[in-house]
Amino acid sequence: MVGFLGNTYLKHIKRMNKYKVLLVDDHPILLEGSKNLINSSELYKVTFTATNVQSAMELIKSEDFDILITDYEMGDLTGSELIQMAKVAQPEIKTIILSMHDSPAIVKELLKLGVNGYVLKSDSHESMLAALDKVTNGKRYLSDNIASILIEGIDQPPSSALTPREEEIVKLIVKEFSTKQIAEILFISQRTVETHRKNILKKTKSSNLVALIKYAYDHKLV
Amino acid sequence: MVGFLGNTYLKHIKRMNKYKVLLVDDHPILLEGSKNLINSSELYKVTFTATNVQSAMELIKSEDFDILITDYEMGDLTGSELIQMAKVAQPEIKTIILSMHDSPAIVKELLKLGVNGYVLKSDSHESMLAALDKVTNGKRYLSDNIASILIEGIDQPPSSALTPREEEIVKLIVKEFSTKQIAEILFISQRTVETHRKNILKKTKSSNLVALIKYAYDHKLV
DNA sequence: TAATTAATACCCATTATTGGGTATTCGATA
DNA sequence: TATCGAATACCCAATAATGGGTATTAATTA
Repeated sequence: MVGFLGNTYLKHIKRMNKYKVLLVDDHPILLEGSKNLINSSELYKVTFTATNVQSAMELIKSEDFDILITDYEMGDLTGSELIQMAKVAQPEIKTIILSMHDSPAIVKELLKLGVNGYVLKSDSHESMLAALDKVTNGKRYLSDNIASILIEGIDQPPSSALTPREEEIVKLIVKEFSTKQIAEILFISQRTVETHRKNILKKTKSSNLVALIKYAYDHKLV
Repeated sequence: MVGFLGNTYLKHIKRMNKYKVLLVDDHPILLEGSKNLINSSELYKVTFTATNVQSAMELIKSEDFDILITDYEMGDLTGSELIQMAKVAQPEIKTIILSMHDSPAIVKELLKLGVNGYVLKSDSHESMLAALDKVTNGKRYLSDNIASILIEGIDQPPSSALTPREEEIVKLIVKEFSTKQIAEILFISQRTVETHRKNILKKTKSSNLVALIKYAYDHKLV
């Protein structure tokens, strides 16, 4: 075992021989399953779990972790917010996204944020363990599937991303609010909302509302 | 231990003390996790797993199982097809759906099909074990969340189903065709399409296009 | 500091959607 | 045969959405 994982061995002993993992997923059954999976390894131990972002944040404030593994889609708050918060609270923490089926946009967002590993739930469980080994070793891990998602995304012009305000409006559209209602909700003029809609349709290459809704579904803005 | 699970004890011994479970999910990581979860119980053992419907069907043809646990959404074929096939090949098999977030329509479809248990991935893992105990005991198990999904579905009058023509039009709407285009495609007047749209909105209780698209997604008309 | 971007708001006009009706024809069912 | 559901088609009118612009302000970035 001498020298495994490079220079992390000594650190390891100090940490009672197991890296402490915080596991976050809003599906308890899956959470329990992944926990067993990780705990059956030699090097990693899930010391805490959470089924929502809020309680995960509480844990990060009060407990020490080496690794944070989190789902992306979790109700109001996403894994994105959680990771940002975690990096502030514990700068040394390594982060791994364990997600379902993500769009190029989301993958890019998270990589830009500096996640250390990215694994899909449709990957093999060896991927998960490989990711853990890589990130504790200071490297980055992307599963093959994620790599291909990124390749998918390169052909589209970079200017296709919606601004925060535009995303906000898309979300309200999907919630079945009309232009007039959205204007009231956001305390802005109806004309402004119309302008936003026009820009959104152009950016997302949608020819009408229906196409936009489908875009929203595909890009997890629902 | 005498008499546990009613009269299934003797049967149990014959089966080498563990119920044989086939576990099907197209997400390997989740599959591995659930497998560990079930195998850590006293009574159940996952003897085979599959990550797609086709190979699950192969297994059902060649191996004996007491229980089939399957996801619903799995690429081309759904858990629905798998369950129908399993009931034919092994009439005594008990079936449990382990699914993500299902609409009343899907839940109803599966219950009509005669699934023995229904658990959501967002349920606790105790739900899964409770479901296993119930179904091996000849009873039916629905998690609380499923029960409430069903209750959601009952308030709508039974006459809410769309006619074939209406469904056809919904599908064209979702394909981003306008009223005018739909009229051309179906060789009918634009007024007729408008009438259909009105009736569709009324029947589906949709206040606008967006709501209708969401209805279509939920009811698999996409 | 200059240039760019995001958010705001308006002008023009056209097309699409929605909501309230009524009515006819055809085929199936009671 | 009488009734009903489904598909067809129209009336009228109001509201919503789309497509083409331009423009101002604040903030950020080069």
